[in-house]
Amino acid sequence: MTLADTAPAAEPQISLRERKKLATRRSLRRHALDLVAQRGFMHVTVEDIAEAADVSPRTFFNYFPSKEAALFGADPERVAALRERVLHQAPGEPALSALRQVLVAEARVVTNELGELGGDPLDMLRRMKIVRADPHLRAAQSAHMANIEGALAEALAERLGTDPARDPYPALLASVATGAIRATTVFWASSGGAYPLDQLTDRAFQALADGLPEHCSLRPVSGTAAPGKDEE
Amino acid sequence: MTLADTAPAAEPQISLRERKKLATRRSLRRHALDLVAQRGFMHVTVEDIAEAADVSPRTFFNYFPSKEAALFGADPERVAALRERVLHQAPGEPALSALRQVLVAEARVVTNELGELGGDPLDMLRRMKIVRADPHLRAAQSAHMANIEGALAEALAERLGTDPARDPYPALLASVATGAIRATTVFWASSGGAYPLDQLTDRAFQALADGLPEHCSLRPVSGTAAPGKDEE
DNA sequence: AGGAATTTTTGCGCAGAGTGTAATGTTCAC
DNA sequence: GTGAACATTACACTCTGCGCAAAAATTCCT
Repeated sequence: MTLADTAPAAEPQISLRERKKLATRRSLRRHALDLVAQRGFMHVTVEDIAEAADVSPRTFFNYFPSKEAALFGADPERVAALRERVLHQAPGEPALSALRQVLVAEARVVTNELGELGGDPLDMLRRMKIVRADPHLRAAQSAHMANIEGALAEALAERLGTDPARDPYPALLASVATGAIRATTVFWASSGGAYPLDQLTDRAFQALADGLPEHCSLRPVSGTAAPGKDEE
Repeated sequence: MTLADTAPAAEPQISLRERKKLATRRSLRRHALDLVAQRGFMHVTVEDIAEAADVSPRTFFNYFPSKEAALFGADPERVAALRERVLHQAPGEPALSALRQVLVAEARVVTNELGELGGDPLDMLRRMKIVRADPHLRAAQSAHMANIEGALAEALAERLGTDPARDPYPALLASVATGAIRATTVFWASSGGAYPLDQLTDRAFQALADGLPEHCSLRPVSGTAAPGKDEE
């Protein structure tokens, strides 16, 4: 029951074992998100999450290296994929432009995955909103993005053919880009998904390319774009 | 001995109690930095640091809320000061410009404080270099800067008179700025202080204002600027 | 289907981070 | 000097996170 409710239906090409693993992973994530949204990060123990997902506490750590990791994507192999894409996207164009394209695309993927995770996207966003408000978790998210930042910096240095020890530009670009992503994600979550994440990301990078002018339109067309939650 | 070697000499206006507190704080910091530079963050326990500084492990946590906090500035009241300065610096100018001025000034202060901390600035920078290389610590630094980022975002929103819930610009600016600071600091440390931190910061913000062009000169005059504190 | 091989889960123990509390020293103010 | 105020310490406790080996589940082979 605890597992079955998250397993979609049938994916015949994947073994039963794989399906179960995926199901427990999702179950853990979902219950973690749920409990933290209810009580706050500090008042939820790993034991609570494990109990809610109906597995042993030890199993939790077989899936996630830390309590925070269950809340964020914390994806291991995706970082490498990101690295590759940054290297090869739009070969002729400037690095900032390539970065923009890759990260906007990534924003779409993240949005979709969120939809897959839980039943109601609205509920999920509501939880995200609460989660992101916790200062401790904002710090944890920043820490999580430090990994991504490192990979981006590497990829950019390779793309630009410069030595990171001598040229701070790749690292600067990576840090600034992850900063933009962070701000965008937080805004997106705290707005309850009123604006599509990919468009917000695109606007942010537009602002970067324009030198962060004081009066720039960062929000996409204010239409009924998304869940219709927060109206404006 | 453990305390005496860090207490400068005489600051008569401060009570003995205050002097001792400051001395143990510095002692803890220094030994923490030292041990971590030697063995790596993971292989140093709080007990080790406390023992090296000749205090009880419990006392360590009276000074720092976490092991990481002993390595970074982790300053409590400075954030508030930063917030105020961002609010009132250069009233007429754009926010990015004010931010730049405040953070470049802050870079100078940080550089000076590092000099005050330990005996040999060269040794200190060597330690910083090692410390910053640890992935875990890079993550911790990012987490630490999340606090600053929040304060900056608040200050910027107030300065610009916009509602952070509706306008992502202040948060974006704050995230991007802290990103730039992070990249700059890391580069500065890993270069062993070859370039003055304040000038690196200034160049980074120049690049931001210029829209992060591909070929911008981020490094200051490549003279013999090296470790000799910061001459201009 | 039956049994072996593999993988996953789990229980147990352990080291380390971080906190509350109460007792013990140390400094300050009078 | 004496007591108040403050800092340090010991002790006990919870929680995170991991290594290890037994147990349970799943897959594969015949």
